[in-house]
Amino acid sequence: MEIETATNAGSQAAAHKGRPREFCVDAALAAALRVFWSKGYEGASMADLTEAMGITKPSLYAAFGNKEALFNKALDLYEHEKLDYMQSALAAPTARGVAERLMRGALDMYCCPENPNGCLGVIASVACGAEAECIRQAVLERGAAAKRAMLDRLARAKDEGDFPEDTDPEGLAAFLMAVNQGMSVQAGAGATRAELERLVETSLKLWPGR
Amino acid sequence: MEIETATNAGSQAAAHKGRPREFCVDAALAAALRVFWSKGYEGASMADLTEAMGITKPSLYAAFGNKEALFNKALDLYEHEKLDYMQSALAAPTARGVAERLMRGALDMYCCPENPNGCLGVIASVACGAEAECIRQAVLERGAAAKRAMLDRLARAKDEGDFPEDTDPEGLAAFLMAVNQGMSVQAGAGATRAELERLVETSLKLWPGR
DNA sequence: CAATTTCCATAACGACTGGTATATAATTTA
DNA sequence: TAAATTATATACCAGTCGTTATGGAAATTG
Repeated sequence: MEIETATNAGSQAAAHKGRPREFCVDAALAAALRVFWSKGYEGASMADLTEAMGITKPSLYAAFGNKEALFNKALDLYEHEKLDYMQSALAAPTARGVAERLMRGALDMYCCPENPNGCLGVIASVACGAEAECIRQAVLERGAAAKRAMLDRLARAKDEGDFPEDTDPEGLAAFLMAVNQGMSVQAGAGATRAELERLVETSLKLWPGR
Repeated sequence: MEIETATNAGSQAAAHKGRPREFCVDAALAAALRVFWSKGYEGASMADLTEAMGITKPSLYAAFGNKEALFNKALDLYEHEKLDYMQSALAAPTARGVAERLMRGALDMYCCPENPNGCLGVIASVACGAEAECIRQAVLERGAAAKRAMLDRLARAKDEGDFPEDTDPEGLAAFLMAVNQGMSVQAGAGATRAELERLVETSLKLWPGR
């Protein structure tokens, strides 16, 4: 069931045997990501996907396996391409810098007019029926990993004296996640960039320590 | 298309003409609410609903109209029965009291083992495809009304000196909404009550003024 | 060239979707 | 009791869901 993804439609490396693929796998995957991002996993039908990707269903199945495998590959793309700001955010010198970069990074992504509104992780985890439980688990696992990374960074920040004594790093990590999730929900509900900026400014003003 | 709902299965008031209904409308509606609350609007199939309600499809259509009308009635029930803590929260004497009661009220509701996990408004607005746009609009309108009520209350609180001078009531209202939405998402993701309590405690510690 | 391999397009699969037509059962009114 | 009215149960509707079988077209390999 393994599909080789090395067919970059641009650089035809080693001449394959049979008839060559007529579409670009990467571009099709990017299109699929946009659909999942807009409609969630179950809300995205194969008809939606094939239309956006510009290919037929058999081509999709041949190139990506099935809907679930396609989603997981789109999720990888999302994480690598849209969530890269998180790594640099966690590298900020102080906890306040981390919080600021995380919130502003999310703000920029949620408000970018080229992107669907909101966070794919929130959309896919909330809008997921019981029949796609493994999809939900995969998404939740990535969210949990992100929270763990935040918590580790905030715990270090506490050791470095970034916080008052009575500060709870776990609570703050949950708080960062909540503001992010709230921004995602509000962006999906149609909030303007100005409104979300106000939320970020307020949250940063409340943020404790340096 | 109007359905009279005065058939309290207990107190048979005015004897109706034909064959009497064999199920309790209120109990069936409560069961429907649980299904929508668990699965969202589109995720809840008519088969799910009829099974949970203990009635057949024709009975459902005769009593409630159609799926959309059933959802709107369930939404009314949700608001009256599960969101009543909001009114008393807004009546707290200080802004801090308002925030505390709102967060703790949401916490209790999201963690009550009898309830599905999370907020119906968040679930239904996030997990809503284009074909059910009017459902999404109805849910978003109620959320917007709730935010407006919070904002009015916080603006009054500022006039009454509950906040430092440079506090932005609109930002704080968005902040309250975000923490609430974040709690809902995290509850849906499987967070424990202890984790959500930590989020609430942290958020309250950050809350400005009295 | 022929043989092979792989892709694309059409069409279909069974299962499920929200919504109903029909027929029968149960009750009230006259 | 007879007529009228309403609820229930079964079965069905057209449409969509994710998925796949089939048949022909296009490329590489010998």
